Amino acid sequence: MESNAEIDDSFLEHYFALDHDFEEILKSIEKDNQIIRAIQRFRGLRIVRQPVWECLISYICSAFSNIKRIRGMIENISRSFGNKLCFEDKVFYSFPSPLVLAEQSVEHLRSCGLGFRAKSVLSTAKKITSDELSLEGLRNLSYEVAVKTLTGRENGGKAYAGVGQKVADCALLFSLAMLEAFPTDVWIRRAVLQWYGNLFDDDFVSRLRNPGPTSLSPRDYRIISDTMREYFGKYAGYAQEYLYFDIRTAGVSG
DNA sequence: ACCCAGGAATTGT
DNA sequence: ACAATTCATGGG
Repeated sequence: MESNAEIDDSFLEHYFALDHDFEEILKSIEKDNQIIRAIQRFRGLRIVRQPVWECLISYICSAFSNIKRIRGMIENISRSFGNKLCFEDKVFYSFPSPLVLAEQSVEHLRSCGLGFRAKSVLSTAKKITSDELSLEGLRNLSYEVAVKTLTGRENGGKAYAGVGQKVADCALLFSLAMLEAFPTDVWIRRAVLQWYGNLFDDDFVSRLRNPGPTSLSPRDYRIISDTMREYFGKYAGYAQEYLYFDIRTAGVSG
């Protein structure tokens, strides 16, 4: 959103995905008492349509970090390289375009608190600058092909640095509304092992528990994500989001 | 000081 | 292919 942003009803309807049949989505994922409980706690929680470029960079920055710090990274990037916006006496900064980010040095990006992620962000920014339509083109692809496009290789190197299966799933779910995606981070992994272990082999569950590896191998990620996608169906992404908030606030009375 | 954080890339086997 | 290691940094 650049200066003089126009926020009208159609933008809001699209951003908050009001075109989705919310009741049908919730009904279709109510497969067990665990997810029903999560839905009751967080009823109204929606999956919005974030801008795909900003969403992709945000989740590249999420690697091996925490939400508070990730938010700080995005704010630092916006304040350093975005456009200044004023709204009701308050100041905001837009998220910079791919071209603006691509012109920066890794050191400048690193100074935003990105750490080792600065290199991936810069590389991806340059990639998108040279092929701006590649992200929008994902809309026309099936989920499976879109994942391979984001995570795969082309002429020797990775298509997008810092984009593995989890980052790809987040971008496809939160910006392109591919609602069958089931991003599996450390919290979702805990929730699945804790509440849905019966969907997996016993040795698989015990292997991924204490002391759990710092990150899932690509194969284990695929096993968990695909199993849960099959279990919850074409709106598995919504189930993921409810389970995520439920496990993150476990012990907190709803 | 120690541990974890909405993982991915690299290296070694 | 698979597993082990490394990658920066800030907050609890």
